Amino acid sequence: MTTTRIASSADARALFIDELTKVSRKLRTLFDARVRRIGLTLSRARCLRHLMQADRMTQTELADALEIENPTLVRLLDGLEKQNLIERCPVDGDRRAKHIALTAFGRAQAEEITRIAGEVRVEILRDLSEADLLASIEVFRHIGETIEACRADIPS
Amino acid sequence: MTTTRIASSADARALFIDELTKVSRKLRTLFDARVRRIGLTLSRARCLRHLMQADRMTQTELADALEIENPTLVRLLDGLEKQNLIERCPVDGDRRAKHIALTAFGRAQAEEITRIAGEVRVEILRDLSEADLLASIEVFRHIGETIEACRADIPS
DNA sequence: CCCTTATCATTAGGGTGCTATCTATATGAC
DNA sequence: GTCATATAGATAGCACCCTAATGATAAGGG
Repeated sequence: MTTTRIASSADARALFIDELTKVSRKLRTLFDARVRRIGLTLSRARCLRHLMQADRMTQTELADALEIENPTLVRLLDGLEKQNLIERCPVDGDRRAKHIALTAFGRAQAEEITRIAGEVRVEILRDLSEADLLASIEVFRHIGETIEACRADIPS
Repeated sequence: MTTTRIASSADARALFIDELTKVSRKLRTLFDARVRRIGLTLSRARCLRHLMQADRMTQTELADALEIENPTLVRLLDGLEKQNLIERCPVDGDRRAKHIALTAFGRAQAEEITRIAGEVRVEILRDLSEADLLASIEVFRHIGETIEACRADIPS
């Protein structure tokens, strides 16, 4: 009993990481399955949603918003372009950059994605209190900040 | 002010998903960077840790424990075998199956991984109370169960 | 003006995840 | 014993994410 209590703080930490990892993967898989029904993937859907909120971003800005690297975005956009969901447009005054614009079809799909996302959120979080959600959000943010601070330490 | 409060429940849900996704990715990236220092990746490290806890599992058992599909594990093991971290051993009485065993080097690396994982957990979760951790764990588990129930609904 | 440096996008290549499909072996019904 | 079915592992092909290096254009210092 005593040992259990003494060890429990370390256990709680390990368990927290485990359960966070698991629930995150499940969430990802669920969203992915839902958007697949309309011919998309999670990453592509995420990209379209960001574009709906702020159209005409450059690729660098979009990669930053999506928290992925630029080369990853390039191929994501290649796929979205093939599906006629987005267009790469030249930028006035900077021939290096390209603005990413939703096509009409892209905009329609983005609206559908928003609907699906809202639906899934309600299904998944239906019977959690707002207090629980807010408390967890605070925990997430705190950990996020701690990790950012950690990363700054890395010498190489 | 009023609108903010009225919308806050839906906002809290969206924010919860967003922050969960973000912190999960950051955690993944951090672990990955740390184990990379000893020539590993997060997935390989996870695999070695499971093998340390229960050596001599078959690939199917291991895939199940890691919550990945068998083909994914096959390639993971191919890589681990090339690094001389594991061995595929024949199983008495079933020529289809193979037991996965850690090499001496694999065991040493697994111990190092355990050390690193503990270190990272403490760094990241240092100033969160056990109550916060436990509350979040409960939230994660609840959502996990809800998602499992959802998946059962899917007709296709 | 010219040359160095910085920035935007791309390509190349490795690692991880999935589904669908294959081969080899084991098991059970007849 | 033989054939159908199930199971273990491997293979192929697609999607996504990363780092490193490249090419083109911009911007700034001499």
